[in-house]
Amino acid sequence: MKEVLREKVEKAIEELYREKPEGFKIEKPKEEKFGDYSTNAAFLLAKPLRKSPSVIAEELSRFLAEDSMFEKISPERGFINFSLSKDFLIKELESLITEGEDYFREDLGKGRKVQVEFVSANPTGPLHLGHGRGAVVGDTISRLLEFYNYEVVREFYINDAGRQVYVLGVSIFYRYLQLFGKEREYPEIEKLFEEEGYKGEYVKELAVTLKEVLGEALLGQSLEEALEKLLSADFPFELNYLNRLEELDSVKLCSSFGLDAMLHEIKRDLEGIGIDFDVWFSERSLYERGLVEELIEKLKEKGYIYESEGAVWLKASELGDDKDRVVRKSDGSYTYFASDIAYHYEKFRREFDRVINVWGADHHGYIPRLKAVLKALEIPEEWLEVYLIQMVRLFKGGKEVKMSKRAGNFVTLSSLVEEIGQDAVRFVFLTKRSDTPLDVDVNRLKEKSSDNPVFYVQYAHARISGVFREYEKRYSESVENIPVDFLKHLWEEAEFKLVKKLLGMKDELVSATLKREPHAITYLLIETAGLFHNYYNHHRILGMDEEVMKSRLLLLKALRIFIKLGLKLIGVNAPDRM
RNA sequence: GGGCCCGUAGCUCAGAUGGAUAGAGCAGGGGAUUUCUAAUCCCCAGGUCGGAGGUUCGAGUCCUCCCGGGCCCGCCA
Repeated sequence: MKEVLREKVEKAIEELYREKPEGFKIEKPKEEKFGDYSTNAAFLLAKPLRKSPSVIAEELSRFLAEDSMFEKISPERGFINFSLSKDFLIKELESLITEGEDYFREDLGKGRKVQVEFVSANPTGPLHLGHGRGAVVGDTISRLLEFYNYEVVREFYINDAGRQVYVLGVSIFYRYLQLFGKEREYPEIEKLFEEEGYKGEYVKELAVTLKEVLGEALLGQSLEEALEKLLSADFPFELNYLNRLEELDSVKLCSSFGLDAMLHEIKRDLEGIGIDFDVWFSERSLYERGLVEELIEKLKEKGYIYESEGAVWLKASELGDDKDRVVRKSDGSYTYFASDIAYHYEKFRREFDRVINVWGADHHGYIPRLKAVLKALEIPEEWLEVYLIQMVRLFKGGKEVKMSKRAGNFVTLSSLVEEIGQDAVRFVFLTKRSDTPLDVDVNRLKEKSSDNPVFYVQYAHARISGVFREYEKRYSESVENIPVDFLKHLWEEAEFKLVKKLLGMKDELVSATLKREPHAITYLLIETAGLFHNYYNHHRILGMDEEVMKSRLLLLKALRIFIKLGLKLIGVNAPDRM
């Protein structure tokens, strides 16, 4: 809508003044008396034309008034205010109803390839609420991009190479030893576990499983037998890591088994909120293919690598970061940053036009160093977008449910899904801008009332469907068969207010997509649902004169198209009855 | 000490590249149901946009400083 207006204004300016002003705005005035849209174009023309804004506004208004799109154009103190004509609005509404959700679609992406990397949680424990929020944000960004014709790849980066995976193995092995009362016989294992081990219940459960399948096999020297037993046992998941185990050692055996088990659990948790990744990218594979070394070599050739104190450093400070960063430690092992360099170069090689990372906010310090690498590799900075997700706190009846990582108990994503359901979880994670902390009140989300925004929106959809059902029952005719021609019988102010809001949603959706602000969708939905409930409470539909009834049914149909689309874009169901 | 984010109604939060009298939901007060779903709606009240300067026709929005809160600042991931 704004684009259409912009073109008209531009054209008028060109014909009247032969000027091409840039950066003028088309906006929705807050007050109705200023019309449906307005522009500040006259202000910007005042200087080059050496005329007062109000004179320019008047001249432009007179020129544009011919257009049948407008009911009225009024210049006011330099602003130009547009009111859309009913004919125009009805014609647009007609297209909305005939085209369905495609009405809102636009070819923003032109098929360009975008990768969205999100969650990427360490496979050393179950997903918690923060991961869940990142998952929903990443998935919703993906859905929005897909809707606008981008080719999206959803990717999960598996940190299966570093020390954390080893610590997972130690933790499982330690718990396993405990089951036999033998932990004292392995002092290094015990020490490492006490200091850094994963202490959650799930580790104990894995140990119990190992005991059930293997008996004492991991205690003695019968590791080959243990591996064989595990591989031939019946698990609900594949043993990809265990199958590729190179070095036979109890901790590594435990960590490989743990990886397989945790990844399976993570996938299941994500499925529980309707998220499916296209690519599960293994960090380890970067090392196996020699990419990490290759990239460090590449950076070295460009002169950005040096050695000091036995470690290998990137001259990040020359590239916009505040200090230099270690890529290879003095003990010869690589930092997480090193594989990240390789990973992002790998993304670049895969020819994505754009790469979007959704990270936990605690990673914000990594952005400058990653951008530094891009600069060194001569990859344009805009190629990589990073969005940060702030933490989620859980409240029950006004009291915070604390989570403590050290004690190993945290609120898992799956437990929240179990409690309030997939729809509520997805919705609530989008009720705030993602870079600010979010408080989730479980009790409120279980309520079935207008206090609960999920129900409020879904109910609007169900209510419209209910009206349609009743119409079909009473008149033995489907709403689908009502000709759009009946729209011309809409006449009430309230109805046109709704229509304008609805048509404006096209701009709003585009803006939410370009700004990568998935939370905006929930606000748009709540607003639309509110307008509908309001309208519904003041206007009868069934039983009115045929013309009025059918025009209103069509209006409801248009509303339902948008609500359904909005819900689809955030991955929430649109029920026909509740 | 340095960096990032934040500070808007009692509470939770919206406010696109600066635009006209700053919005919504909850909580509080008052009302609406012979109905197509009251799982809903309407009205009222509530504000020095943390503070002070600056930029300009115009600042919640941009700049500087200060106050307050969160997160980060490792040869951890």
